[in-house]
Amino acid sequence: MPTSRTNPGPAAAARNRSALLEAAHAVFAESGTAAPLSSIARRAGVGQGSLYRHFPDRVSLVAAVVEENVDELEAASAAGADLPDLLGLVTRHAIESVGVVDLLAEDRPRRMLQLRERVAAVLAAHHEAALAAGQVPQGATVEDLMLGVELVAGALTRRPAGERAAMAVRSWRLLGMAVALPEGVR
Amino acid sequence: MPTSRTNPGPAAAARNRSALLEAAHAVFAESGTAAPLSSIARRAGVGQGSLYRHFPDRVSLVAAVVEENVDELEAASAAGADLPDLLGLVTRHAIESVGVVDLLAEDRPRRMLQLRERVAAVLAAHHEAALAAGQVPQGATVEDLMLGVELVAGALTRRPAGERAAMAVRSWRLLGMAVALPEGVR
Amino acid sequence: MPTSRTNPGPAAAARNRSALLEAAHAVFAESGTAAPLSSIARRAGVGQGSLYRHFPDRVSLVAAVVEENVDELEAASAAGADLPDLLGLVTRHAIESVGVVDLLAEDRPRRMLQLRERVAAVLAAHHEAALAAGQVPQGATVEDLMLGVELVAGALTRRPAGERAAMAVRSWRLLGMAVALPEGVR
Amino acid sequence: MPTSRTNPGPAAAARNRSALLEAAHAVFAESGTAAPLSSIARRAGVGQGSLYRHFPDRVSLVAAVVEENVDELEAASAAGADLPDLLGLVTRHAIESVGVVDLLAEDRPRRMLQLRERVAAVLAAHHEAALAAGQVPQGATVEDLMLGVELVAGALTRRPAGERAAMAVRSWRLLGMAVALPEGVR
DNA sequence: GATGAATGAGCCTTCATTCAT
DNA sequence: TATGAATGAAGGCTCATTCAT
Repeated sequence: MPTSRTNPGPAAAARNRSALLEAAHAVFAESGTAAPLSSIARRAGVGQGSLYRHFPDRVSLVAAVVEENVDELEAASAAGADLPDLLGLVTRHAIESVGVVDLLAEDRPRRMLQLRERVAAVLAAHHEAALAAGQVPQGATVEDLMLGVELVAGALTRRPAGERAAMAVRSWRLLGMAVALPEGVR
Repeated sequence: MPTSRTNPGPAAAARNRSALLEAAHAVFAESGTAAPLSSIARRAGVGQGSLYRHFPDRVSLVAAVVEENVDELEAASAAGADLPDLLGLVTRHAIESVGVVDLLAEDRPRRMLQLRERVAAVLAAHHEAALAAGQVPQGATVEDLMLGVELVAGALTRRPAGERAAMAVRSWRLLGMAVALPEGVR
Repeated sequence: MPTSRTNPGPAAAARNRSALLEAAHAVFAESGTAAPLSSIARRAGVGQGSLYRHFPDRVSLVAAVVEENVDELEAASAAGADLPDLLGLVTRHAIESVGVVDLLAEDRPRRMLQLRERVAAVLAAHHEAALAAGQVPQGATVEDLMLGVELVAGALTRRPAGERAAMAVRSWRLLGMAVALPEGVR
Repeated sequence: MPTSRTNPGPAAAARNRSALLEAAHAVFAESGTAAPLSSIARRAGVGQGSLYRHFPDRVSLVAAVVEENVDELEAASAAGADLPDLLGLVTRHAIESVGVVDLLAEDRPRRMLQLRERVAAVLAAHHEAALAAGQVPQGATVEDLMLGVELVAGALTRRPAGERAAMAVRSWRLLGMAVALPEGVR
C-alpha cells in the first residue's frame, strides 16, 4: 500500500529545508529564539519530525539562519560595498533576526566561532580604508569593530521592532562609526 | 495536604523576602530572567506560595532586584562618587544581575521607566563635571550615557560570568567613557 | 508586650462571625460555593485563621448560611404567610444563594437532614390549606412540595443571576404550584 | 526528558480519542465536571498532552460527551421511539453523565445552544403525538418539555448514583410527563 | 524521508490549612 | 482569640522529543 495522503516523498527535502529556514527567520524575529519549535514547523508547513531531521536542535536552526546572513555579508563585500554599507547590512540582519544572537552565545564553541571569524574577516578587509576615510574612530581595531557589532546587536534584542532602526543609528553614532542602513529598513 | 513540615509563622516574612531577593539575584545572574521561579523559591528555602505572596509575578521580582541596585546607586552618588565610580557601580550590577535588563525591557511602561528615570537623574547630576574632566566624549548627552549603559549591560547578558568584567572594560573604552570598577569585581 | 496592631481581641468574635456569614452569602452567590475561602475572609475583613475557628470547613459555612434562610422561613410562616408566600421566599433564597444546594448535597447526613426537616415542617403546615385553595396540584404530597423546591433550586444553579427569577417562575408554573415572589426579587 | 516509555505512534489516535471520551464519561459522572483532567487522561491510559490535543479545553470534552448523547437521541427518534422513550433516554444520559449539564451551562453561546436545539427538535417531532396521547400535560409546549428535562437533569446532579433513577421517576411524575426508562437503568 | 500524534517532564499558579505571634 | 504569613500538594498547560506509519 503506497503512501496514503500528504507525503511528498524525498523530493520535498530541499524544499522543506528552505521553508524551515524561512519560517525560523520569521518566527525568531517575531517571537524570539525561545519560540516553540512546533510553531516553526507549522509555519513552514512541515512535520515536526522533518524539522528534527534537518535541524537536530534549536541551535542548528539558529546557526543556519546566521549562516545565511554571513553569506549575504560576504557577497556584499565582494560586490564592492564599503564598511558603512557592511555595518548597515549587519544592522539589518540584527534588526530582522533579533534574538538570534542570544542563542548562539550559549553554544559558542564550534559553529559560532567560525561564523564570527567570517564576519571579522569581512570587516578586516575594509578596516584600513575605513580608518583612512574617518569612518571609524582613530585607533579602532578590527576587534573594536566586532565589539561594536556585538553591542549594537545586543541592544536591539530588548527593543520592540518599531524602535530598532533608530536605536541602532543612535548607537553607531555614539560609537563613532559610520553606518549606511540599506534601503527599506524601518 | 497542606503544610507538611514546619511553619515558622509570620516571623519569617522579612527573612523570606530578602532570601527570595537574594536567590533571585543569583539565579537571574546564572540562568537569566527566564529561569524557573520554582528554582528561586527552592534556593531561597521558601515555599512556592510565599514567593507568590511577596512577588505576584516575575516582573515584580525583577523590579525589586533592580530597585535595590538603584538605591545603591543613589546612595553612592550622595556619598560623593564621581561618574566613573557610578558607571563602575552600574557595571557591577550589570555583571551580577545579568539578564535583569531583559525582563524590564518587556514590561517597560510603569515600573521600569521610573527606575530608569532615577538612574538618569543620578548620571545627570555628574554630567557636567564628567564633561569638564574629559571622562566622557565631548558632546555626549545624558541620554548618551544612558545609551552607553544599555549597550554595555546588554552585551554582558550573553557572556559567561568569567568574561563579563573584561568585556565591560573594553566596551566602556570603545565608548570613550571612563569607568572605575569597584574593588573585587571579577 | 501587648497586642501590636490590629487585634481587636475577643470582643470581635461575634462581629466576625456575622461578617463571615454575610461575606459567605455574597461570595457564594457571586462565585459559587467553590470560591476560595480566602476570598470570604478577605471580604469579611477577617483573618484566615478566624474563619477556620468559626467554620472549620466549607460545609459548616454553607450550613450556617442555609440555617439563616430556614430561620427566616419559619419566621415568615409564624407571621402568617401562606404557601405561595413561603415558596416565594424559598425561591428568593435559592436565587440569592445559588449553589449552596450543591454543597449541602455532598455532606447530607447530619446537618442537612435536620435543616431539610425544618423546611418540610413549615411546608407541611400549609399543605392542607394550599390544596384546598388549589395552589398546588391535586394529590400533591408534602414530599412533592419538597421535590418541587429541589427541582427549582437545582435548576437555578446553572443560570446567570439575571435569568433566575424568570426561570423560577416558569418552573413553578410547570409544576402547577402557585408562588408569590417577594418584592424586589429580580 | 520527553517520551519515557513506549510511543504507539499515530495509530493510537482514534483509540485514544475514544478512550478519553469514555474516561471523561465515567469521571464526570463520578466526580462532576470539575474533576481533574489529569484523572481523565490517567484513566484513559493516555498522556496529558494527548488529551489536550484531542480536546483543547474542558468544555470541548464535555461537549463531545454530550454530542454522543444527542446523536443517540436522534438515532432513537429516527428508529421510531415515542416521547416517553425519548425522555427515558435523556434521563439515562442524565443519570450516567451527571454533571455534564453544569459545565455546558457556563459556556452556552456556541456549542451548547446548537446541541440544545438538536434536542428540542427531536422532542418537537413528538410533541403533537404526546399531547394527543396524554403523555404530557395539556397545554405543555416544547419549551416546557425542555424545561422539564433541565429540571430533572439538574436535580440528579446532586444525588448519589444509587438514588438517581428513583429521583428521576418521581420528578417526571410530578411534572405530569410520561417516561419510559430504558432497560437496565439503575 | 515525511508526517503528525503520543508522551511525560516540568513550570506556573492557586488554595486549603496550619501556626507563631 | 485574631491575624496573616508560610507551606506545599495538586491541577492546568506547554513543549521538546520520539517513533509508527
